[in-house]
Amino acid sequence: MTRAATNRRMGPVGSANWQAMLDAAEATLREEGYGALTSRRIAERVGVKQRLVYYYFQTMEEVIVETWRGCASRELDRLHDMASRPRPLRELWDLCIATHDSRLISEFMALSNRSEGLRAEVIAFIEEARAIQEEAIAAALARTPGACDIAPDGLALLASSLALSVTREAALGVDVGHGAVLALVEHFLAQVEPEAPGANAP
Amino acid sequence: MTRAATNRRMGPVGSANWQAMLDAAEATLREEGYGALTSRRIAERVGVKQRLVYYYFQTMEEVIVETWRGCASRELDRLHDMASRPRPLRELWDLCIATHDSRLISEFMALSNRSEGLRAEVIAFIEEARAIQEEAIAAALARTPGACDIAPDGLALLASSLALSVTREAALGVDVGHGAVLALVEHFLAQVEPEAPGANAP
DNA sequence: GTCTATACACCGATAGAC
DNA sequence: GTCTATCGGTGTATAGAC
Repeated sequence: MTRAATNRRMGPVGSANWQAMLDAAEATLREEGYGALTSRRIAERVGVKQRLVYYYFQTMEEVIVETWRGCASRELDRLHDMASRPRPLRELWDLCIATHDSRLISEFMALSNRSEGLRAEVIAFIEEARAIQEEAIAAALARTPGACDIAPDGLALLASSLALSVTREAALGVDVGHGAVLALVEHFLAQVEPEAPGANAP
Repeated sequence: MTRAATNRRMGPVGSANWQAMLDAAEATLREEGYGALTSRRIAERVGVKQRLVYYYFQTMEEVIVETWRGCASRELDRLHDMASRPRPLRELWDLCIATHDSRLISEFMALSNRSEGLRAEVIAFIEEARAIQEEAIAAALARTPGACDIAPDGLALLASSLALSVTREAALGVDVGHGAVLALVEHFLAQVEPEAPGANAP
């Protein structure tokens, strides 16, 4: 977490260049894959020389972890925001199905196989995200008793898993079973979050 | 599909060395990630010189696609095998939950973002695998009417999605919701494939 | 803060000998 | 079939000047 390993002189965390480099890293990851995520590429995108990347970051590993942190905290903010709206489950589902950049996610997944630091951050994110969803689901189910007999944590996993697979496959161009699954989710949402918020029997 | 692009002299497809190189590629991918999947690494594992890799394969892309093909056809064989057993749904589920090497899969997923050739093969595999599962599910549901009102293709997607997420998260060390979801699957399987095969009301 | 310059390793792919 | 040798390029990371 803290920074100390090299004797090298280091630039300030959070500065404009620091952030620009993380943005460049994210774009590279999204557009070119993790094989192309190099200090030279980042410098090129930002418009500076390669050396500067190592002024702001100790290693490429640090770049990767910080890039993930940026994406993850952005996503957690969105999740919190959606969870506080009138029909949180629908909002959360729409968020997951719409915002999931499945390419980017799969790059991070592969990276996390090899980076201990990233793996720890990914685990923390999953648990935090899942907790937000679980809480929203539990509240919604309490409002409509008997709607579903699956435990909220299972339902959260189910939804996350489906959203990930559906977006991933859609990006590939596969859609076997998507209609049926989306209809199923729609059916559940209609039951547990009917049109007029609060009115469970319209 | 056919081979022609370089003037270089090429070795026979399917020979012992050819296969050994694909095995080495798979092992590298699994153990070190796609960043380490290089011709030199493969040669080292097989115990030959780097040049020989380019005698058997035109490009690294070809190595990647062939490696995938090997894994995919192995998996399809297993799926076919399971689908022909007494309780196919349980066998298929157990296969997916046990055999899924989530690390390897995530490497291939990331690779497929950048390789057109691999992407096409991945799509073909998903569709073929899903068809096997769908057929088995449809047959099982026909045997136990009223057990489930989700369409077989949706159920196949649901199961694939869950198996992937559960194995992936388990590999990371996360298990939120896994108990609930596994219980749900177990409940469904008990209903649709009771202990004594063929006896639907024990 | 940003640069030039540089060490050193590894990459894909090829030519051509044996 | 398998090898030595090699090209041109890219990678991480550092030293030290301005």
